[in-house]
Amino acid sequence: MTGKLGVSCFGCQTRHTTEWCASSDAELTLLDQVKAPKIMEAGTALFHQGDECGGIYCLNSGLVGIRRLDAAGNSTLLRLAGPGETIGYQSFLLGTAHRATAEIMMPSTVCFIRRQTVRGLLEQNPNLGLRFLRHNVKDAAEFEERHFETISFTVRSRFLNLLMVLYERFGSLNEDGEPVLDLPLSRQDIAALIGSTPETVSRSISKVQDEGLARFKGRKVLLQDIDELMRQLPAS
Amino acid sequence: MTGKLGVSCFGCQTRHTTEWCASSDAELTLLDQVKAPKIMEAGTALFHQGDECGGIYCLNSGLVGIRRLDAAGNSTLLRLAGPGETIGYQSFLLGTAHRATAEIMMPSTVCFIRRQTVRGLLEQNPNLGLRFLRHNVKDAAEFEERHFETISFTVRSRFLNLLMVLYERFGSLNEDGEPVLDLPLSRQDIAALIGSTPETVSRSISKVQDEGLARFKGRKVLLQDIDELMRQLPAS
DNA sequence: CCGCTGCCTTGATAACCATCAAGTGGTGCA
DNA sequence: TGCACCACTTGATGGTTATCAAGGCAGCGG
Repeated sequence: MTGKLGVSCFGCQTRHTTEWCASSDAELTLLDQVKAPKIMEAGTALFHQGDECGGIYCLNSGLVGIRRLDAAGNSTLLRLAGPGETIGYQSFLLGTAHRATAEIMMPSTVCFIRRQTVRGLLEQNPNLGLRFLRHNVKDAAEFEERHFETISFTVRSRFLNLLMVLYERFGSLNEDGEPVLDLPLSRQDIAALIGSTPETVSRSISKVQDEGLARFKGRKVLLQDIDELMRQLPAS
Repeated sequence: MTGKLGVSCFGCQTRHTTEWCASSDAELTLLDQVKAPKIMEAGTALFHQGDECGGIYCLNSGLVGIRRLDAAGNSTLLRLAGPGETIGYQSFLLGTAHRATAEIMMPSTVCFIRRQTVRGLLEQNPNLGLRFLRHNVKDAAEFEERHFETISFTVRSRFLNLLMVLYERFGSLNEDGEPVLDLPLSRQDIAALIGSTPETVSRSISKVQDEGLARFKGRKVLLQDIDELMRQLPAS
């Protein structure tokens, strides 16, 4: 039983890294039947801040940004979610409206699972809940980490850190074998992620460029001296 | 069946606000038998960063500080845990060593529950896991919030915010009916919590004092103009 | 009583960074 | 082609805050 887009839970590349890895075949079959896999374009949204939580989303491929509106109405990027991540389960579990907007940042394949279905699965399979729990504990630890980082390190360090994280996720080698990266984020969003402003990010970029560590052209990055970049990361 | 110190789960004031509120009488009886309630003095530790996780701790009364060592070996206060909070469950769930130190900040009554016992309870009662999950989702949301706060507000705002939070927890009225507060934290720890330095905290204190909003004498605080203090809090 | 130690305060300085403002460059559209 | 719009860059400035350094003030043991 395959989803409309040829996306079956059984063949899902990311399943084994997600909450669903402990699910039985019967449960996966059920999931396959009720889920709604969709290909979504960058710029669209899975849900908006304030929306009722109708279910959860499982990201098969692509990239999703979690945004929040501040008092002034500006939307601030809080974090990124990649393939294998389940999105929106917090609101589902708390039974509240979504506290953030989930925006597609790169063309993505997403599976939607309705609230009732998840509820049923959770009741049937206690392990599923535990897996969500572990996942969330990790998320929380990451936030703790980032909080710590923001306090203790300069914008430059945080920027380099993000750059290397993005390289690990989206980097590749060009035809000359040099490490390159296509940033999936605007300067504004980079700034939000590291707790800074677009101007300061831009200045950091110029500096890193002047030092010959990397070359930036729009969202294309050529990592000239990746060893030195790594070396300059804050001690993890 | 009462614990050695007269601390029974049945009579626990905080039980209804914790993970354990969904536990059956039988389970509570079991807990009462196996848990190890202890009164601990300020300055002692529940566990240290790097320790094997032997079980989880339930704080009945008092205050616990979660600390982490940075690269330089300084210990940084990350957050506070109050009555009703379960401590150390993250490492338990992830099966890792403790990533932080839990230090008693005020004389506290703490119940210890061994790993095996928790494991058994979790397997028996799926709801318990869900409750932990909800709790953790809230924790993560709080970190998200604080991260956001640290980025967007000045040290002064963050300090006032902490001051009012502490007042809600530990404040009282003196014989003249004035709101007073006994800070359970050193300047150093206050600084860490709001992502600043002792010096800057001290300056903030002086400023607030000059403005006639509050008077500080060591760790004793007299909140002279509590309304104005509230008014100056960042919009929640 | 003295000196010691740890915590807190105060002062001077400079770095870092946000903010405001103006300019650049690319892309789409008429 | 030219215009407009957008994201990005660069410049100038000032504010906030970290850092270094010195002094005050309690508690403690001798």
